Amino acid sequence: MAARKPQDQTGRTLGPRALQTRQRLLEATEALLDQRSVREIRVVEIARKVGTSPATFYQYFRDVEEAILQLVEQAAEDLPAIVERMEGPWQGGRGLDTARAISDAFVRHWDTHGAVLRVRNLKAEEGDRAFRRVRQAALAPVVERLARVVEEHQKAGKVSQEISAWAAGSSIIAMLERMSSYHAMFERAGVTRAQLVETCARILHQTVTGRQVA
Amino acid sequence: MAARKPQDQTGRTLGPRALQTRQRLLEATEALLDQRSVREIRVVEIARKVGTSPATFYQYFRDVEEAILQLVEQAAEDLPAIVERMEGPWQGGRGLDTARAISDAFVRHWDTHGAVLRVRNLKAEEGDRAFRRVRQAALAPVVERLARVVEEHQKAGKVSQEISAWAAGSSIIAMLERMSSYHAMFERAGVTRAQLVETCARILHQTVTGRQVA
DNA sequence: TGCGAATCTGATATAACGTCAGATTTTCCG
DNA sequence: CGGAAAATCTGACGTTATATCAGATTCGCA
Repeated sequence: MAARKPQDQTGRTLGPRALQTRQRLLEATEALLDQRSVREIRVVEIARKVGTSPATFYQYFRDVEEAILQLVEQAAEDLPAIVERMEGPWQGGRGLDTARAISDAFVRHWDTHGAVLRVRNLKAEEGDRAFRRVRQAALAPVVERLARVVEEHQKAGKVSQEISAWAAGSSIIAMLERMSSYHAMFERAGVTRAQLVETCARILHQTVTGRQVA
Repeated sequence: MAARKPQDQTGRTLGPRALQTRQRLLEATEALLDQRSVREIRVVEIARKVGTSPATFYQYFRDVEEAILQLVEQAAEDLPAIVERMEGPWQGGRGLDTARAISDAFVRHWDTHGAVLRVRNLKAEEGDRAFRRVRQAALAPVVERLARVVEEHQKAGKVSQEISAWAAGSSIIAMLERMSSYHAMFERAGVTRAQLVETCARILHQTVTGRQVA
């Protein structure tokens, strides 16, 4: 469980100078990802931005995807904070607050790491094993937590037995992720971020508890 | 509104031979997109697959994205069929059937055009104008139809006024799209396609009507 | 048949990839 | 402090892809 130490391509662990270079390369990659399509990311350009040569990049990463994979892992470090919010209560009006906290946390997570998460999901959908694994690792706790809430409400007869708790959890996460990545587009269409968070929170709440709040 | 006739890069409209070549290039692009990451699509390879030269490709498309954009437009031609299903009734048990039809239609649409739609959404999220436009054109009728159903149920007091009808429609579509693109992954985790469709249908139904069906 | 239009492609300049041998910088021991 | 060894970086290069254009090829039809 200890964070693996970064290595170079020949497997040697890195000293402080190397670590710094590597981190700079990662930051440059993320910055470029914010302004260019993932299809246009060039190793040369990443290197240029750091003031180093392409050969240096290849010392630390097999290719651009590997660098992005590292960024995805760094982004995943914020997630425990989101999972914590999910431990809130689900009864009555409090449940809606819990749902709002989750919805808001997702939007914020995507505001910070959107470009990187977008590539994570792309590669995962394209079937890339490594990206699937990190996506799975990041979201499974969230999905499972939601699924458990659904199951509890199913036992209490509040939610239909025809629903698969796990599929429901996944669906909600799917919705939150995509809406988070789209919310900038909505603002242009006159839907504020707050409305979006509120709407998603209510769908989430209603789905997992079966209850509607006026 | 008439389908614009395909042109080559100098604006000339195409004869039958050219049209066939162009279509072959598009098909090769789609086939390649099914097996390689979008980051790895190469014009040379598309050309090779058709048994022609890269120069021919550039006669018809500015670059790979333009070819994909054409594929996206072709894929969008199936959509009216989905929109039709949404005209079904929303009262009582019938509502759930309508929801199921929509959910199922989405999954089928993605089964057929997944690779292309994935790129459409990627480029749209990356901010590409053209891809945003076609995505918008394809999904707006669906979103608007759902939003109208939500509004009707809000007027009848069944759905909370705190929800933004348009955001709700978008959220549901977001969920359906992503779940459709993921369903293969779920099957590995023991959730069948049928369960997925049913679960999404119920979330959709409950969200737009405020009602739950046992 | 042969001409003009339509279509295709070889050749090429430009640019990125990815590797490796060797240069440069840092560390640290005597 | 001096200098060798370890760590880190990079110039140079063979390979592959992009994107363009002039000219070759193919087609329809008078």
